[in-house]
Amino acid sequence: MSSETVFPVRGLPIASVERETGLSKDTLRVWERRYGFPTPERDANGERLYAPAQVQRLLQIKRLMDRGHRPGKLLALDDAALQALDESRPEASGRPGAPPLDTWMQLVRTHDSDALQRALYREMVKRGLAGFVQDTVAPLIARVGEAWSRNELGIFEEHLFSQHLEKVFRTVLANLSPQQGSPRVLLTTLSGEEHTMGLLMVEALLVVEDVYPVLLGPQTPIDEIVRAAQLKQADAVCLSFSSAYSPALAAQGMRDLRQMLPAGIALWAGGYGVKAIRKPIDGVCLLPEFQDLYDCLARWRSEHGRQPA
Amino acid sequence: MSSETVFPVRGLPIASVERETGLSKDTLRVWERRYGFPTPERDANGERLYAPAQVQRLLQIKRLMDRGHRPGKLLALDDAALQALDESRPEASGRPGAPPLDTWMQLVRTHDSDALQRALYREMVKRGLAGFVQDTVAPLIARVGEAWSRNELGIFEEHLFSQHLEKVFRTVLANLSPQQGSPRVLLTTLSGEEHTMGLLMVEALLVVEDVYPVLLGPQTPIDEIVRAAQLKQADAVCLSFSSAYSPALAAQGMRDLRQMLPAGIALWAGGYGVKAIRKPIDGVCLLPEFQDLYDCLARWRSEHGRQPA
DNA sequence: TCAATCATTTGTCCTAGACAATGTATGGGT
DNA sequence: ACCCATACATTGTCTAGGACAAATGATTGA
Repeated sequence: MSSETVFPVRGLPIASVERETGLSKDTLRVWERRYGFPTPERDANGERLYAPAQVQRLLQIKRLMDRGHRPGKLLALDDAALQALDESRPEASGRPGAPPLDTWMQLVRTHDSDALQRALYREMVKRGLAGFVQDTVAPLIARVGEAWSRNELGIFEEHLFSQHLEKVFRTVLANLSPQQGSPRVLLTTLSGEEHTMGLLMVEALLVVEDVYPVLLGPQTPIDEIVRAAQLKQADAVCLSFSSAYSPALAAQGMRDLRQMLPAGIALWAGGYGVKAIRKPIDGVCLLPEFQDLYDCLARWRSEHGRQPA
Repeated sequence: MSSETVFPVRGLPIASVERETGLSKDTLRVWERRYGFPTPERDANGERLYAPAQVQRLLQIKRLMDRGHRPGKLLALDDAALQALDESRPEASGRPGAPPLDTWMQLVRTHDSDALQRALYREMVKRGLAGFVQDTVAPLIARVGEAWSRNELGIFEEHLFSQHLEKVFRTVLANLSPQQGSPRVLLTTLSGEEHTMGLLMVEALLVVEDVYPVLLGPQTPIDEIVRAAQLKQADAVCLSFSSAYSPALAAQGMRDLRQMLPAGIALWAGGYGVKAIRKPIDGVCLLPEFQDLYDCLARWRSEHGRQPA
């Protein structure tokens, strides 16, 4: 083995940047052409090599786009202006009675696994599952995501946090595991969406409402979703999209699925990713907020004449 | 919703085909150019529209490629030859004394969730965790993978199986959760490897050996693995590779990680993916079989003078 | 104030060429 | 018979700039 394996890469190739940022190769190239950013080096073969600092900045831009800013503006800004924008918090969405998020963030920051695990579990027991999901977990995930985009947290802390959260949900759900209930809802994500936390949160909310959930895990192709829904006699299919998923792809995927799914089976979609979808999709129920899930469920029940037990 | 669901799916756009098949847009275009397949229609705007039947065939080709066939051959074949190839079994690998795998496969095939869940849990209790992992779970995963590649099982059944397996492991591990133990082992995968089942199996094996595992979830960048190992004071980092991960990439990744990781922290690697790595890597302990994990652990303990409790 | 129209922004698709990485076959030496 | 190096074939990904439609913002009129 050659000992001169230099690790500090001069930059990441375009495919890695696509994977890291979620921005397509086409988008990266067209941004460079139109806005003059990013400005990757080239390797001996003329292929782009993105400096790590620029990848960080792309992540920051992506995050700000998710908050509603437009690419054209963001890409014209310099570092300082970008930083200023990033630090302007949208607003302290301190709902009254909400738990002190800063305390939680401190636990994440110090990666104190045991304390975090206990605290999460205690909070769930204290507030109840629904309140825990809406008032604690959802804001916390947002905060962790923001902190990560500001480089205040590393991937390590984010992963650790996710693992503990997942453990809490799995523990609770393992002891609830319903054998029946209605409607029967199939939970999954489309190919390319690998985040399962949204599915676990939705499963938790549904289980306490006496819904029978079928958790399929992430990344199911469309025709398999259709087959699964029929074989499991699902009344509805519920998809989850994270903010990383391209809204256009999500909309197209749901149109594809709606077309192949029997009309009797409802199609719901939740997660941060659907907030970016403005246009309603025919025959699809979009659930940008948790509350919408309850409304949607209630509507289904009234239409099908079934009441919760 | 209209009952006369017309099915004029003239075809899926290229982005949908990419999502469904996992073949990149570039690959789809270059196949069309080189091999004359697929042959998408064009919409009014000149954009490709793939017929559903061709998408199915692309999936079949993809499966055969995973079995080792080369695209150039497959794309030249007609439907019949492709089907014949698809149905040719590699061989039935039946170890004597193993549990009746066919019975298990039947449960997976019929997607009887409740029965499968109960059966898995019962088997774990009956055989013990280590025996369950080695003699039941590992062969079953292999069988399911094979069956999928022969198109006898769909993604749906595979996902459902994974979910139930994961549930069993999480349930068991939740009630074991150690607060101490030695060595301290960090469990994760490199970017691009998204399979977590291997990590859960290793965690299960380690926990009963009084090891303190830190589960980090999949896809951690190398510098974050290093940071995590230091902050969590890990004695070892254990990576998992599925067979889908390119052996060359895996080897390179481990060399990179070994270089950045303090010498005092061991590096282990398990999973089907390491079986394909022939050359030993300096300072890395390759564990192609489960037994190797025990050997490796015993060696670490003797070298560090610590015995299991 | 709201709705309709026009203008701009923005992501994705197109073509066709190039090349590196990987896999396979061939040759020569133990 | 085995192994290693070299030559050849295969295959995925990258490049370039042009084009266009869907989404968004601005402007006008009722």
